[in-house]
Amino acid sequence: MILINLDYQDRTPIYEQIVNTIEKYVAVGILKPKEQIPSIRELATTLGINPNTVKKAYDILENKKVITSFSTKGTYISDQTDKVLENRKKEEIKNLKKQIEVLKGLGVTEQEIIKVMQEK
Amino acid sequence: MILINLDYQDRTPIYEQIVNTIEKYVAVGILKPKEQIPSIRELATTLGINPNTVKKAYDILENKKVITSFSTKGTYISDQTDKVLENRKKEEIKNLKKQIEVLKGLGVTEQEIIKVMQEK
DNA sequence: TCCCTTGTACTATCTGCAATAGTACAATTA
DNA sequence: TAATTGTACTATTGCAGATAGTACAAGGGA
Repeated sequence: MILINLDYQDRTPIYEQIVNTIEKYVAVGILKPKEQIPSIRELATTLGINPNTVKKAYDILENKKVITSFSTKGTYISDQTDKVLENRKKEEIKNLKKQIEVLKGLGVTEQEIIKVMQEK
Repeated sequence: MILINLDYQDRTPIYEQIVNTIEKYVAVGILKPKEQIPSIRELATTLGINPNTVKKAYDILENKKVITSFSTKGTYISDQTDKVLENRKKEEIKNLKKQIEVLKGLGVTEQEIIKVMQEK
């Protein structure tokens, strides 16, 4: 059973939150290759949203090769998820670098940044 | 002359991009206390957008005590901007934390993150 | 005095995107 | 046979951002 937490305060659209969550779960290993995930209708019911919204999320995930859908069979995590993860990591690390540049631009030192990072 | 670069690909609304840019300029010192900034109509024309959008941005900035507006006189950077810088830093550090959470969610270790940070 | 610019304050409208609603079809499975 | 699956539409709703237009009061300069 997948646990997806929707944040309606977030500006990120629901379908994108679903994409992010599933990608994340694949990354951490909560969802494993070839594993079946809920049907569009089922997940929609669980989340209390419209099936079309889930469909949109699944379409994007399929496009990213994170999942594969089979008519009448259901939807499954891809058997090859390594490269997908690598790309995603690279993207996010790029974002991290951007954010660090912003902070340095504001005069925040590297030590401060590291400190922030470790205090969690 | 303020240089504000609008990114229409960004999901961030225009008025918010204006707020962020001016806050940043104040933080870095490009805009100094008591300095006059463009009138609503002027900035709107420069950016090729609607005056109401600029007004919205200015309202938010005034609310944050970054600027002060005087009827018939114009709009000026506040005389007290130290706190502005502090608030801005806090905001950006919050963003950093978010980004770090994203990376940890993808299974990137703390060491890796620190390494990325120092190699720049 | 007259004209221009300033901020302010409305209302109305447009636009694009997210999300919903509803229906339908073919194929598989229990 | 009945239920479930993904797929594929169209139509509609809802909302926030952005635009358009108008109006007013007040100050400054010529």
